[in-house]
Amino acid sequence: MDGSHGNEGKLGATRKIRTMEEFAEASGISRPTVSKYFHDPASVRATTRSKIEAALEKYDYQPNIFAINQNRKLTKTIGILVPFLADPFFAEIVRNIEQSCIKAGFWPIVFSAHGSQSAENNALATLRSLRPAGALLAPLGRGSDLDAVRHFAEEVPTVVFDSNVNVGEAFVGSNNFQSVDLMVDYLCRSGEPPCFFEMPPVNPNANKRREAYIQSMERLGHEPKVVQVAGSGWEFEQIGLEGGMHLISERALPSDTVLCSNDRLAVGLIAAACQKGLRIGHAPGCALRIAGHDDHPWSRFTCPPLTTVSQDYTSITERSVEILFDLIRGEKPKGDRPEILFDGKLILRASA
Amino acid sequence: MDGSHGNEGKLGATRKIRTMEEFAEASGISRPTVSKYFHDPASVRATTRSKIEAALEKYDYQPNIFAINQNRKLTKTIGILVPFLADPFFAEIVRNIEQSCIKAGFWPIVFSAHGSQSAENNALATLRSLRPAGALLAPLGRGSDLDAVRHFAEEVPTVVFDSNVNVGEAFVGSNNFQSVDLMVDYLCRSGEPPCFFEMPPVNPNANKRREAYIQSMERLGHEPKVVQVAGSGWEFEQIGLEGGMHLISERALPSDTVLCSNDRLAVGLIAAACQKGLRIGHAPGCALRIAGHDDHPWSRFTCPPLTTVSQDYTSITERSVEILFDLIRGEKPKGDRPEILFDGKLILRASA
DNA sequence: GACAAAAGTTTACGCGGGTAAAGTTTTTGT
DNA sequence: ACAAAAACTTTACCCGCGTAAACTTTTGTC
Repeated sequence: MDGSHGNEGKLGATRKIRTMEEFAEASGISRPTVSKYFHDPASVRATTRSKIEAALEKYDYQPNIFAINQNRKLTKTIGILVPFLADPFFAEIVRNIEQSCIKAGFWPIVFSAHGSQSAENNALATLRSLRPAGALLAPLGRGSDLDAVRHFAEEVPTVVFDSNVNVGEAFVGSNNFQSVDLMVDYLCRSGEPPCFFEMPPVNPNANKRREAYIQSMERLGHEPKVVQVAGSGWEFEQIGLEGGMHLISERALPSDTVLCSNDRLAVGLIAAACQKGLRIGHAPGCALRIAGHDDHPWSRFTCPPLTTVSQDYTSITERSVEILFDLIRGEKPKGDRPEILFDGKLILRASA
Repeated sequence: MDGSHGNEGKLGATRKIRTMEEFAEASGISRPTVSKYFHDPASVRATTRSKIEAALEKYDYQPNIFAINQNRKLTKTIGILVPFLADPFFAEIVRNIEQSCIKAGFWPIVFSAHGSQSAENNALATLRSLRPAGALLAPLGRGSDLDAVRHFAEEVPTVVFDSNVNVGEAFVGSNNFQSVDLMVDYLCRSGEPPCFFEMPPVNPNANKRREAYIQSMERLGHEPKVVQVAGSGWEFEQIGLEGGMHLISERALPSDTVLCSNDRLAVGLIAAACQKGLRIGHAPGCALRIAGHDDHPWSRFTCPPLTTVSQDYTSITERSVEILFDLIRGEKPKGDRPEILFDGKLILRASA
C-alpha cells in the first residue's frame, strides 16, 4: 500500500530526472550521499534523509538497476527455480518465498523448468548471469543435469528444497518416512492394507515414498504391494487416469485400498474410478479407498474429497529462506550439509 | 540439447575468464569484435566466429548482463505478468510465452500478482527498472491500479492479454460472446436451459460472460437466470464449493442445468454437488448438469469430466507475442488499439 | 595480381553509479 | 563553548561493456 499512489504531482512542470547526478542536484545533496541513501536510508542523517525523500516525492526517480549491479559485488536478486510451475504446489511455495524475499528487501525472480532439462539449464544460465545474492532451487530431480546444477551452486549460495539432489549448502524438505508411515498406519488400522500406486519416479521423493511404504508395511506385518504404471513427464493426473483405467479394467489392483505416490496421481486415479462407475470412500458400499500425499491445493475438491498427508509448506519455505539469508550474510552452516525435514500431518477426508 | 553438456574441460588448468577483455585476449580476437559477436554471431566472419566459439568451449565465459544493458538502449528482456500463477491456466500460457520468447532470442522474466494489487504494482515497478524491450500483461482487472498499469505501458511497449483493461498497444483474448453463446445454445438444445453461476466479477471477462449469457438466452427465448454467490479473491474452487453447498441446501438453484462463469468455479460446484449426494451429468438419473468455461487443465479430471468451452491458448499466446515483437521492431499497429479475439470450441464431456 | 569491399584492430570515450580519499561542515558530549 | 566524532562535499577513479573513428588486414572479383 505504501507507494501505490499514481504519480500525480511528479510529472509537473519540473524536468525529468534521469540520473543520480541530476537527482542529487535537484535534492540539494551530493551524489555520494544520495548513493549511500539508496543503499541504506538509515545511514544518512535524518535531515538529509528528509530532503532526499522530499525530492523523491517530487521527481519519481529510481536508480538504474544495471548500473547499480555492475558495481556491487552482490546484487539484491534472489533466484527461485522450480521444476513445474503449473503445479499449484510449487506455485504456492513460490508465492510464499517471494513474499519472504520482498519483506527482507530482496528481489525474487522466478523460473520454471517446465519439466524439461534443457529449460532447467537455460534457467540456471539466465539466473547465473544475473549474479543473484542467492538461489532457492527445487531441481527436477532425476531429469536434472546434475553437473550443471552443481556448477551453478558453486558460484551462487544455494539452498535446495523439495527434491534432495546432493547439491548446494543445505536441503529443506519433507520427512517422507514419517508422513508415509502415518498414512500406512492409518489405512491399515481402518481397513484393508493399501497397495502403493506410483509412476516411474521423477525425483528422490518418489523413491523415498515407495521405500517408506514398503518399510511401514513390513513393520506392520503386511506384504507390500507396489503397482507402477507407465508414463513420463509432469502430467501426473493424465498418467494416473490412464494407468487407473487400465488397472481397473484388468482388475489388476492388488488391494481395494490404494495409497498414491502423490495427490496429482490420486486425482487421476479418482477420475478413472469415477468413469468406471466405482464408488470411492470409506463409507459402506464403496468399492475403493484412495489416499494421496501432499495435501495439494486441489485435493479438497475431488469427489469425494481426498484423504492425504500434508506437507508443511510454510515451514519448508520459511526455513529455506532463513537458511539462505544466513548464507548470504556469510554464516555458513557448520559441519556437514544440513538436511532439514519437516513432518507431515494426516488429513482425513472422505476418500479413504 | 545444444549447450547442455557439463563443462568438463572448462575448469582445467586455464585461468578463470571474468571480463570480455580477458576473453578477447584468450580467443585471439579484439574486444570490439567479440562484442559484435555476442550481439549477433552472424555479424562476424566465419573464421572469426569459430575462433570465438572454440574459446567459448574452453572457458565458459558469458558477458556481464548488467554492463551490457547499461549501454544498450533496449534490453533483450521481456516481462510477463499474470494475475495468479497458481492458476494452471496462466501457468500454461506463461510456459508458451516463455518458449516463444526464448526462440526469438529474448529473455522472458515472469511475475505474478498473486491476486493482489500491491503485488501487481511491485511487479510492475521491478519490471520497469529492468528496462525490458517489451511486456505481456494480463492485469488483475478490477483489482488493478489502472494508473500504475497505464504509467507502465507508457514507458514499455505493452501487449495486454486475457483481461481487457484499456491499456497498452493491443489486446489479445477470447471472444466470450461467441464461446458463451456456443455453450448456451448447446445446453438449451440438449436439456433444460441453464442458469448462470458466478461470483463477484474479478475482471472484464467475467462481466462479458454474464452479458453474453443473458443475450444468448434472450435470443433463444428463455428467461436468463443469474446466480451470484459471495466471495472474493482467487480461490475460485472454494467459492464455488461454499456457494454451491448453500444453494443446494436451500434448493435455490433456478435450473437443473448450471453454466459456470469459469471451470474453477465449476470444480467447486461439482465438489459441492458430490458432497450433497447429487449425481451430475446428462445421463438418465442425474440431478444436475454442470458446464464450465475455459477448458482448464483440471477439467478433464473432475467427476464426471467437465463439459466446457475451450479458450484458444495457443492462438492467444502466439498472437500476443507476435504483436509484441512487431512493436519492439518499431512497427506500431496503425489505427486504433487493436483488440483481437479468438473463438472458443465446445468441449463435450459427461457433466452436461 | 591489382583493387575495392568487407571485416578486424586500436584507441578512446561514455553509460550510471559504487566507493575511496581528503577536506569541510554539522552534530555530539561534557 | 570547545573538541571530538559524525556526516557531508568534492574530486577522482573504477566497473564491464557498447560503440564510434581512424587505420590495417583479409576477402572476393575481374
